[in-house]
Amino acid sequence: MRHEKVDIIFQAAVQVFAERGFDQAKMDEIAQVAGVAKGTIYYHFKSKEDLFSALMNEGIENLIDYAKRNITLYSRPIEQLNALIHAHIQFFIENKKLAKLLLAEAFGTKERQRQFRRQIHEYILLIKRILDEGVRAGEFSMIHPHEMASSLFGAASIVVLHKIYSFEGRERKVDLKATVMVETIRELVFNGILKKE
Amino acid sequence: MRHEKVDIIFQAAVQVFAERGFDQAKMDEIAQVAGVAKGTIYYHFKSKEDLFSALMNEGIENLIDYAKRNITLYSRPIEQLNALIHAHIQFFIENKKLAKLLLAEAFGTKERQRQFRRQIHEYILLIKRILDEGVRAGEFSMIHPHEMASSLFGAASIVVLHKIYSFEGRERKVDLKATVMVETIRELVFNGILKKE
Amino acid sequence: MRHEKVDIIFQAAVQVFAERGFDQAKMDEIAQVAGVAKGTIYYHFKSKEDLFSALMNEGIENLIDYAKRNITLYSRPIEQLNALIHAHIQFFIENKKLAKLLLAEAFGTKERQRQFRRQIHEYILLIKRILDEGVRAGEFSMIHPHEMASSLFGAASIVVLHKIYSFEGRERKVDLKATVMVETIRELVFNGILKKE
Amino acid sequence: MRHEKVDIIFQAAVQVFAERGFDQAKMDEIAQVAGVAKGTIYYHFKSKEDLFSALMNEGIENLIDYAKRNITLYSRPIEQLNALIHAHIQFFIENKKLAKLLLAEAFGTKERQRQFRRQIHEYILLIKRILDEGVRAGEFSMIHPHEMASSLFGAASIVVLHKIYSFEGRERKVDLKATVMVETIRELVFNGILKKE
DNA sequence: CATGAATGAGAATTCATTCAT
DNA sequence: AATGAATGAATTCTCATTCAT
Repeated sequence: MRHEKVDIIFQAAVQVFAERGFDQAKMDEIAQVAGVAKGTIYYHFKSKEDLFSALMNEGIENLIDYAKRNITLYSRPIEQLNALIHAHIQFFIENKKLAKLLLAEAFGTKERQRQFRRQIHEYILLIKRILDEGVRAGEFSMIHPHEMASSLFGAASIVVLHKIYSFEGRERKVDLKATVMVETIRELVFNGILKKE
Repeated sequence: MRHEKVDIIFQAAVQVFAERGFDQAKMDEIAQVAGVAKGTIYYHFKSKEDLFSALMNEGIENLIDYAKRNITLYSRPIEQLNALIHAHIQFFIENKKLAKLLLAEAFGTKERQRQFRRQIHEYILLIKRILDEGVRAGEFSMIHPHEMASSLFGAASIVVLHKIYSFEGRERKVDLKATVMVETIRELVFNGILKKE
Repeated sequence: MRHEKVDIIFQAAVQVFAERGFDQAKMDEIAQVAGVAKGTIYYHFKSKEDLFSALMNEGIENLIDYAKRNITLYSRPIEQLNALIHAHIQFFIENKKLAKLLLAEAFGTKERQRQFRRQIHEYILLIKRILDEGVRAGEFSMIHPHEMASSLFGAASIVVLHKIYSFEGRERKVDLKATVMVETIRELVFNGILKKE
Repeated sequence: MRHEKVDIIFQAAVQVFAERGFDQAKMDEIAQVAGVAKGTIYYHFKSKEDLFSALMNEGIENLIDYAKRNITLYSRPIEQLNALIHAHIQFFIENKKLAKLLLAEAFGTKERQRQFRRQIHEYILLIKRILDEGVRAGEFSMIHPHEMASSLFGAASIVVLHKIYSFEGRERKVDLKATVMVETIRELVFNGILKKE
């Protein structure tokens, strides 16, 4: 069981980082939101970078775990990909703040950002493995599996992000539903958009 | 004709902002790269935000113009979408720095970021209009055109970004080719990945 | 008998203070080196200042005691001064860390530093008393005994310090020998440097 | 001609550093004493260390220059040493603050402190060269010229420092006279303290 | 006696912006 | 038009000290 204060700080940090981005997030605000003294954060985390990295690592790991857990329920690649699409979108909806951070902070040349990309790359490889397996099993067909994997990641991620932001600022907190987006990605992936007669 | 110095500053600013991101970019460095005094930047631009916004607006407008120019060469939606996919990927490859900024700075709650998203939204609507037209013309078929449009935007954007970063740090400057990525997105969009017997 | 923990803390404190100086020494490091919890130090010492003062007081007292012990073995002032020179240099060599602290922390306007200077002054008076006695006994001759005493203190202290630092950083721990330095100070004090024909 | 503000900052820095020592000196106070904004100091100096080093380098160089200027007025080693003793003491009296800093900050393992010691070492070599020359010319006689040189440096430095501090805190600003101290060091160096019949 | 998590008052440093020249 | 020295508000991080267990 992690120390109680660490959890409180984590919660506050996710919120503030997601609201402001890494650079605009102030340790003062995180401390205030967490209801602890600033020094307490530094007692548990070496630096702002350290806190942020811990946060993101845990977030991406959760995403990967969640995806894996859903994939392993099925054996056929087509079902696995189906499950992954749903898991991905569901996770982004349930972790809107992390989703924002993931895309907003994945670019740049800082070591921490390289580390995120390494983890995201790992996730994309997870997708690619399903695609490869599907090709081997004669279920899928594609010219460039690796590019296809990152395209899927992009499609499923941006469709949620775009929706999150288009609903932002609305008075009533809208309860984002996965259905429409899951349908769209599945249709795209399994069918394409060309009309079949 | 824009003032000569303004162009020099623009060039320097794109480079520095792309390398560092908005917050980590220093006006000092931009001035140094541009070879002008810091005061000169402030003579031409009200503030850092102002410079950055001018930059991004121009960038996104260029993207939209480029896409439109390519689309209007064709009349059938399927050809138009084909052209857009190529234009999008080609533009991102030729404007790597802008591409990074586009995704890295599109998220956040600052007014400037809202402005970017508005422009990106406009671009996505451009895609959606092609999709709608295709549906109307009986060429395309899809349940949620708007979500499909943002998915396409995401797929085509992230596949390039992911490739840019995976080649980063390599010894030899790799000359990114559009072909593989264009093929992938077209295959995804027009065919899906299911094997047809 | 002093409490065991107090001794452990003392040892650690000498080391850390000597390595870093008062301001740069961290209570955390002292605790770590001592292998006790930080709170334990505060259980035994009121404050960092308190710990440091206790340390230095004991150190200077040891120096004075050691000098006195050596002096009282002799009755003639010339022999006593001889003994003091050797004792001083020997003590500094054997207590390099204290020697550094003594000179580095003797200056400044803090109360603790005034206290050190008072003790050093006492030590210099010890020297002066030997000189006065020598003059009275017709063995020594000098115009300003007090200034001569502090000069001797300076000569004997700096010659050792300078040697300690010139050997610092060397690969092999050099075993500093007192002989050369004792010879030098005795020659200076009893003979001066002018060549006698 | 150095920039005016730099000089003002230098003056303020000497004062504050001498009063408080490196670690206790606050950039805030230096800025306030100098009557400039804190940022102005950082516009001219990279860091607190940088400012301090610039200060000390200049100080030690002044000492060395002053000594050299006085030495070169004479040709015989005995006269040169005579001149150096007077110059050293005179300089320390006229630059009390620098004198304090010199001894208080010469010890420690920081790079800056190593740099000071390197410069002080150079000064001691200046003394040694006079001693060597004197030996060669048949005027001086000593077993260990290098140790003798650092002993002289110590004697002449500490006698002044000790006097400075013994007068500190007095109501009336005492005007320290060099005579007594110069006499003492000369007597020590040229004669020793043994009574000649 | 001993502990170590928590604190919060500072301190160094940064950097967008201004403005006199 | 252009400059660059000067500014000071803002921010990260440090660390001696406290205190509940």
